[in-house]
Amino acid sequence: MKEKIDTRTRILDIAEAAVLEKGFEATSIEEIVAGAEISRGGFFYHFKDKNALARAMLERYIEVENALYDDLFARARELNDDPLHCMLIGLKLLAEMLEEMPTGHPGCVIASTAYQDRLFDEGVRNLNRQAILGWRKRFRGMFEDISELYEPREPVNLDALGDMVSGVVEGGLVLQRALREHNNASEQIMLFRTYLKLLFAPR
Amino acid sequence: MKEKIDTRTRILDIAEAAVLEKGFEATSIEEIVAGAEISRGGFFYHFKDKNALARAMLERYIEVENALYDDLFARARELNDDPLHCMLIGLKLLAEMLEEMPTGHPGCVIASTAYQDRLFDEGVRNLNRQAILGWRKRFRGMFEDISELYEPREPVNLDALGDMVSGVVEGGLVLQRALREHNNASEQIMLFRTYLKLLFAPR
DNA sequence: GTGTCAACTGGACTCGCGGTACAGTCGGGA
DNA sequence: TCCCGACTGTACCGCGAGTCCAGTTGACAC
Repeated sequence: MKEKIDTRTRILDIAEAAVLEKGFEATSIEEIVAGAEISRGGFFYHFKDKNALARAMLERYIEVENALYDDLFARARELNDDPLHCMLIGLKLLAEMLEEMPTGHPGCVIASTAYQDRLFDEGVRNLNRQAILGWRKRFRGMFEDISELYEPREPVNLDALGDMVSGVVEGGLVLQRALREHNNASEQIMLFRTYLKLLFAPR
Repeated sequence: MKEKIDTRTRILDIAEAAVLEKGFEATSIEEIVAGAEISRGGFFYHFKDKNALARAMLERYIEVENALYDDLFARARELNDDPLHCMLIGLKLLAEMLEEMPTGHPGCVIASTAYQDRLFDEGVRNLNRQAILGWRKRFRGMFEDISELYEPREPVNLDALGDMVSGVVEGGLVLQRALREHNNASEQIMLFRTYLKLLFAPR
């Protein structure tokens, strides 16, 4: 009946919510400790400084995001074995997921950290980099499978095409945040989906 | 022989360079006044606070960016009257321009401000929003002209397609920053270009 | 030549926040 | 019983934003 979540996780939960809402700099340690109902000393017991917090948050975020992609495309795979259709279904699911988020999606931490750069140390920046490279690899692999069966109508660099998935999502989230609209990201994904349909259309 | 640029402009120049390099928060007023060789008092004489600086920077940045697009597509227009080819040439020019920037492009202030949100007041956020809406309108107009001559192979929302130009650029710049690579943005634009070629291909 | 005004300089001060240091408390195993 | 990990609480430092304000300097006005 231990319903008390461990403190470190609680700090991360609260910090994540706050950071996604208003950015890392704008989130003070003061309000995190208030939310988590611990003392400032308690915070620094778990994280030596704000950078350590950022690193832990990013690690967790990337893990969740990857698990989410795993799950999404696994479900897509169950619905259709063909790699192209699997990709198309996966993107549709992703778009739907983004749309269903009532608050209009957390917004990707990657972009946020990328643009605050000097605030973070090498460790954080590297994590960020590795996450994107991981997605590149994942999507590149899927596009390789696809192009074995469907010859692309125009020559494309598969790494760049893999990056485009991340890029379209990131870009969509930026637009969404800046415009205060709520479905730009999912719209952009759907547009990217029609791109793939055209690119890999059977002759 | 007055080679001294007026102080306000000098502040903006220095602030812009610093902000693009390391982000808004990480840029202190101290270093701006040092760079501009004025006193702290002098800074606050021109800008009542950091938010006013942000607003002025955004205004100037958006103006420059718009002038750049005007020029780019005017040149494209000179090379080819057809709206589709004009668009394709313009995007090519844009990609080349991004590639030629030795430091790997300033990186768009829009994304940066979008993700730091609460740091800025309503004025700054609104400027940001208006800039993106302006680009939507500009590109939507171009796509309307195109689709009058070339029926799209798949149904697309032209507003969303207009947003995709901004989104692809923004997303590409995010990747570029995070990966520490230098040509992701231009690569993404070229990929988007092949999308348009496929989408508006004559039957 | 005097006045006025914009464009500053320079210094003193407040406040919030990140970060340090460290002494003390409290509950749960060995 | 003792130890240890997980804290609490407090005092303190430095930095950067922002305020206040008194004083200087140079240009132009009359």
